[in-house]
Amino acid sequence: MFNEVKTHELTIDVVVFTIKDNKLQVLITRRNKEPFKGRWAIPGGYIRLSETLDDAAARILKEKTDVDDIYLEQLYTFGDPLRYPNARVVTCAYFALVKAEDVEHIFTREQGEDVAWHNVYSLPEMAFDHKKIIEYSLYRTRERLEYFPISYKLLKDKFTLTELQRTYELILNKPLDKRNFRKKILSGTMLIETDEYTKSGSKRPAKLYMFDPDLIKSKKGLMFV
Amino acid sequence: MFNEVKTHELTIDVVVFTIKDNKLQVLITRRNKEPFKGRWAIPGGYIRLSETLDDAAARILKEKTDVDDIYLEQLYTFGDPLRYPNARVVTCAYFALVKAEDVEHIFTREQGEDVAWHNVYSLPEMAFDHKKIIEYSLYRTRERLEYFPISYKLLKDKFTLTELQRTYELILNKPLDKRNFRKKILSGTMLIETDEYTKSGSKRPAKLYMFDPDLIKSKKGLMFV
DNA sequence: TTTTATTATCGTATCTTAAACAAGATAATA
DNA sequence: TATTATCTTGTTTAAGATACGATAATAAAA
Repeated sequence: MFNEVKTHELTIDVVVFTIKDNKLQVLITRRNKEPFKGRWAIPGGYIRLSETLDDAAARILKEKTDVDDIYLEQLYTFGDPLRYPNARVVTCAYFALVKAEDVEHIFTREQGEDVAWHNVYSLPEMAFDHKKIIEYSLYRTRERLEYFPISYKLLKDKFTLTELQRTYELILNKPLDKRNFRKKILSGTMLIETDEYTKSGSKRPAKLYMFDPDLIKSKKGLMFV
Repeated sequence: MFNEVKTHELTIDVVVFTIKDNKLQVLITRRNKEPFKGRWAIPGGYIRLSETLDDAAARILKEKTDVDDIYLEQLYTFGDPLRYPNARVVTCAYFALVKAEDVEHIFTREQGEDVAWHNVYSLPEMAFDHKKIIEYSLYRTRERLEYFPISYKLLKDKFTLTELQRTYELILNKPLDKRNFRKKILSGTMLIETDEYTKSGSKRPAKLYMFDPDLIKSKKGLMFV
């Protein structure tokens, strides 16, 4: 079926992270054709001749999740001849961060859909080299987190410091000291304090913060690509 | 000539750095065909169906420089539809560090060859998006330098601390304090002190150091890919 | 109303790391 | 022997990271 392939194919695959049910989750889809039919995979697709790689990744993501305002970054290009059985498919992998509130329409695995969120720390068997791609995405996200406030892309526009800390803890997969976290975050200038509080539940209300949109724009200049 | 292209082509381009004549230099070749005939470009080529992307980059580099023991890392994949005139050519860019002593057979630009070393801080007009690729390679090299002793790949096996500091200064493009540099480098464990000295010139001899090969091996584990 | 439980908020002491900075030691040469 | 150029070394200060304990605000329970 895949014999006698004369040339490479180039695809895009996208690792999509969100925080849902207090877990860092990744979007996976069940393959409905060979190879690896029935196995879970990350969303992917082909590049149109008129679009950039970034545009292709954004389009593929929008087709699956219907979200626009996302953090999307090229990760790495995987081209091992053995990564795809009986064909030479090179894939340019991206990773993305999306807000949970924007993807509530994507159901959970239990409901038997072929699109699901899954805890990144207990992945099922994955097709191709997709487990490796997800692990590298996580690694890169951690790297980014040290220099760049990407975590706001996982949160609602207004959030408490505890919620922000929780995103850090889920990404880094380790607990952080509350006081030191606040000191560090507030010593920077990326947060603006609102005069609103969580009116929600029991217990003491927490102040809501926003990321400074101007600062986020200027920081983007720091990233080379 | 390039009309009616139906599919993408995928190429490899390699930015090769070395330190030569006390300058950080990059390997460029003069194009002998369209597009951009006569313009300088970085070495590149096609990927064979049986080889990994890393292997392809290493092969292309060896064809141009005839060196094997190099630092080679995938940089980024550039796929803007407009980057290549009248065709859709996506390129997976790599960058490499080679020792000057290994590439002495590659002549300098003055001799009219179509392969030349050129100071990375004063590049000529380049074909395609190659200037951008070189600049990003430099940026990435600086990033790597902070965490990982890649600079040894630019040096002879045994070197003085002053020589090592000079490679840092050329890559970072700024002077460093001698005492702080030594303190920082020696506080790590990557260097082993030999009992040899530069017997060379006038003035006080300097002790020769080597990178610890075991440590370099173990540090490699820190890099994800 | 008082008590209790829970979360939010604030501060200080300590250690580590980065930055700034000057003088003596060694070998060749004159 | 004096000169010269390079190699080598240590201290002080500031800033940032880490560890750790106490208080304030609120809602629910008593």
